[in-house]
Amino acid sequence: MVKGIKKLDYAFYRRADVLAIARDLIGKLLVTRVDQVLTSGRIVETEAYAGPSDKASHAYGNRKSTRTGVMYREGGCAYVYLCYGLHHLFNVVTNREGIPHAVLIRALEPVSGLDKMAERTGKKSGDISLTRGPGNLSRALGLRHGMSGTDLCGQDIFIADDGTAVPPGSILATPRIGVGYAAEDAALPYRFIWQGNKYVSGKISG
DNA sequence: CGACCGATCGTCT
DNA sequence: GACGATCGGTCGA
Repeated sequence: MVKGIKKLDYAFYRRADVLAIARDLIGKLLVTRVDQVLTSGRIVETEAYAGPSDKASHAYGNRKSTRTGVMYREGGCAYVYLCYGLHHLFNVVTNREGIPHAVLIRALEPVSGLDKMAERTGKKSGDISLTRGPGNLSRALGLRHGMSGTDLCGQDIFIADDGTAVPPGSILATPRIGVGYAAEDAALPYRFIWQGNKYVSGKISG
């Protein structure tokens, strides 16, 4: 591993405050090694899903199934699922066993393995949409829903701190995307973005 | 720029 | 049998 880069440990993921974890993930590096190739990107957008009481969460009301059961595991593994039949959305499972908290990674700024990302997506390595949006970044990094449950402290998928400091004032909390069905919970400020970063999904701003 | 729509299929009812 | 924690293209103002 590259000097000066620290892989996040289980203690990071097992904290009780999923909002703090979602915020803390901004600026970290998401790294995958799929097909023997390393690809990575800096996290610039996340969303917290706060368990049984959160109407936007797959685990709302403690719903549990083969797919969502991964969310109930001890924090520190991946929850990847297929959305709309074609997009693989990558989440980080947090908190302790039995508490289905998760953080959806929604956008990255590409850091390494750009050529491989381009190959996987059929785009050019400079394409802004390469890792912008949860479906796009999963394709670029080779994340598939079959990888759900993968240990985040292993070699295949992990998140690291390379010492990059994000000014607290540049992290903005907003409502989550695409969860209009969640009634009053749709308005909760559970989405965190690195304000002004061009890889943040949605409207261009900042 | 905003609104709309088709693609596509595993999962849950 | 219906429905998405999306994306990218198209169409109209």
